[in-house]
Amino acid sequence: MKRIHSKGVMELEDGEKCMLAGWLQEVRNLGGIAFLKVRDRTGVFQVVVVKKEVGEDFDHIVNIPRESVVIVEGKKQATDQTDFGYEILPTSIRVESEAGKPLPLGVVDKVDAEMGTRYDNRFLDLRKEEKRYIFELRGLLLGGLRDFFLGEDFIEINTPKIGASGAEGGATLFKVDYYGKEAYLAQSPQLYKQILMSAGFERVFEIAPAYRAEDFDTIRHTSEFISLDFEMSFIDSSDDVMDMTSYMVEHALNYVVEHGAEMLDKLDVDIAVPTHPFRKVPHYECIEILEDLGKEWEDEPRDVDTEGEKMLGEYMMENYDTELYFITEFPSELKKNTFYAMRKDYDPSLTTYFDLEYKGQELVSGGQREHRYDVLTAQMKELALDPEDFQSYLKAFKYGMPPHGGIGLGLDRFVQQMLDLDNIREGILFPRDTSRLEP
RNA sequence: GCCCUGGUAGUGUAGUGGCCCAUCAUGUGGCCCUGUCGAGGCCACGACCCGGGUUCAAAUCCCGGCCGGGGCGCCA
Repeated sequence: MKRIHSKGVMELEDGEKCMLAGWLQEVRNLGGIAFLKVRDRTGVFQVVVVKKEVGEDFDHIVNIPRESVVIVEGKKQATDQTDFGYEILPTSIRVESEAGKPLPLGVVDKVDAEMGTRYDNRFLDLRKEEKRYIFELRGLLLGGLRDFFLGEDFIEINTPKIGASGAEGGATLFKVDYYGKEAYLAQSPQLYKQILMSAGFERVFEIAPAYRAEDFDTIRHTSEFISLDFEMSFIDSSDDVMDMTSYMVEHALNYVVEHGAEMLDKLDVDIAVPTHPFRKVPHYECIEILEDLGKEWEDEPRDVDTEGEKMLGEYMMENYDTELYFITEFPSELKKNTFYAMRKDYDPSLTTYFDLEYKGQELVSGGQREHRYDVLTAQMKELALDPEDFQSYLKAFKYGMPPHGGIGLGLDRFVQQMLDLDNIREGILFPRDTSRLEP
């Protein structure tokens, strides 16, 4: 007999034979009758075991440990005595894999577990329906993003994650031993995306891990994260990049709402899908807003720090009812490490760079890149970087490089903000941070 | 890197010097119960992160270590 899911039982006739399988969530033994709750990917079904009918097997059945994998054959019985509308009268219950006792983490216990316990036993943690929904929705978000890029004629690319040097300075790179040579894990596909602009690909995107060896310990950073990057050629200005970004976010969120409504409902998440164009607020104006709100700075130049981001997020919500907005025209002084950022012609103290903020948190960073070889190398020297060290990158600028720009988006942050998760790790199956390296 | 905070049964907690051979819940084991839906009732089991120190007395105070959680810097 072919196995069906709990959801599929609805379609069976009353009394029809079927086979189901899953994890034994709990046993309610009432003495003469017992109810087994078995969970599969689509939900939970109930198996009724009557002592008078199964005889001495009864004791064996009600003693199967919770979370064991069981295979149940039987027939559907319609009933109005359960929320499911049916239950299974079994002809056989086979324990395919018995769970040990006690569980290191209860899947349906009434007590919560701490994060450390949960992540040490992530396979059990993920058996909880609401945890799986997070990843189903994350998958939909990825689907929506890919759907958008295909529609916009982007090429999906894969660039190396091991290389000889990093995109921007060396302080935050993980060093690896590469056949005896010193190598680093990629912190960004930035330089490769740009090289592909020179190659004439015109529009590329990549969804891949990026690594930052920073010593951060926050609810919005991990050492390994999924970076969504796109790059496009022949733009007039960073406005083209912002337009593409806001259409992308709008499309992806729509996609999630369209395909994941039921799960969003169960997670009690209401996604407010924004519409293009998103509001653009120049950096200096953000500072003014924060000054008006009474923020004080200890250091100069004044920047939108974490506290400022949160204040700004609330301000934008209250005044413009928007969760997504760009902070534009970042001062060159604040983008010092970003040597490839194009500056404004009319005012080199400003860059064409922007951030996209989502509910008071940075989600995207991007802008127009400097494609003029001379200007680019001059900006490198300003930073005391030696162009000689970047020859394989710079070469691409010497033989025909179109004007271009793009962004990097933190996918895990997107998931976090979209679903209002307390911690970025909640949206990552097996997060890597300063202390966690397994599972 | 700086700052704050925590580590008590499998899980989550109470306990801030003697009232603690440690509270409660959940779990696990046993018994009762033929319609459970966080089932219920009765009984039992199970723990003070590690190492020093202070004290008549330490889960509790001090020092060091190890391991978490959070904030900031920074960033996606």
